[in-house]
Amino acid sequence: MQTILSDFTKHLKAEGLRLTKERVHLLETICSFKGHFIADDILFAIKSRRKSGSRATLYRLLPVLVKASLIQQSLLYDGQTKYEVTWNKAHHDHLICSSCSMVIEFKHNTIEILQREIANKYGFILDRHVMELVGRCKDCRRKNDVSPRLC
Amino acid sequence: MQTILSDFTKHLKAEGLRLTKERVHLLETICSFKGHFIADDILFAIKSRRKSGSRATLYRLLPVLVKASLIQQSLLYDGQTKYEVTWNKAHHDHLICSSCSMVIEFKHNTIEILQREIANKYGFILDRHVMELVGRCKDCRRKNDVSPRLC
DNA sequence: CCACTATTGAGACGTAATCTCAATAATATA
DNA sequence: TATATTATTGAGATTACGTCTCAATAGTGG
Repeated sequence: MQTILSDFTKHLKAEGLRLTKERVHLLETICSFKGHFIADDILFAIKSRRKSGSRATLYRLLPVLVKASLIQQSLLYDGQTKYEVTWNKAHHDHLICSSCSMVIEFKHNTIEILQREIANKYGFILDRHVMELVGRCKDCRRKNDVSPRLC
Repeated sequence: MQTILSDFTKHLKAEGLRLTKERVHLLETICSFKGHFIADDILFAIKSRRKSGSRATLYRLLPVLVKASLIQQSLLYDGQTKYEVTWNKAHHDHLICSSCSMVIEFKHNTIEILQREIANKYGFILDRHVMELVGRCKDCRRKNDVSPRLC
């Protein structure tokens, strides 16, 4: 059976990296999150579970996990680098309300195909992409359309 | 005639912000750049043109200009927040080589239309988007495909 | 089990960006 | 135009995020 850990192990070997307790522990912690998280969420979680755990090790691991396609980065427009687990999950992109920060996940096959075509046209092989649509949701538009009160 | 300054003025008024000398000066400086630039490029430019100019003011202005769609942010995958002027320019997205950092600008009308459709489907009105395709260019792939030397 | 080498962790460090607050400038109103 | 009101500015302190260093430690292949 294929687990995130077995895929991780495979990737480490392929890259000549070692499977250490700390890396496994970090991966487990990361997998416990639902949805988006930031580096500090992980740091806080590992420090509360047991004494040890260092920022350096975490920051060294994150790009490895991204490269292994176990997690992905997203912007979500509030300045902090956010991540989410993507292993065994359907790929999706984000639609974000610039007013209330609501995030909607969506997938669009045609766009995915077109993106690959574009890359190929320029001689690239596409590894990944970031696509984030920013707009205003129905509720926030309604709120703003209310005429200003006179008092 | 419509200038970037007149659009800027309009936007400021609409947002209840004031048209100040410093803001105009910053905008002029920003307009003098070709292609991508970072916050520090602007800071350096305004400090060399005249004595004054503060980081705080610049960083306060940048999100205003983004919101007014006069500039846009891009990631371009090297850790620093990059900007480019988008006023009166054909919109484009980026294709980036993860190995040599080459950037190709492209535009794809179908994708633009689909993006707007997606937003509408979820009740959003689309203001802007970020789409960056990351892959490996032909040259970098070739370099890596060379068999490793034995010594 | 040994030798070799990658990894870890604590904290120093670097850098981008934000915050503070008194002085100043822009706008609305009389 | 003068005045009142309020946003803006700027210098520097401060924060926040991420990277680096290096000695101690832990994996790994033989």
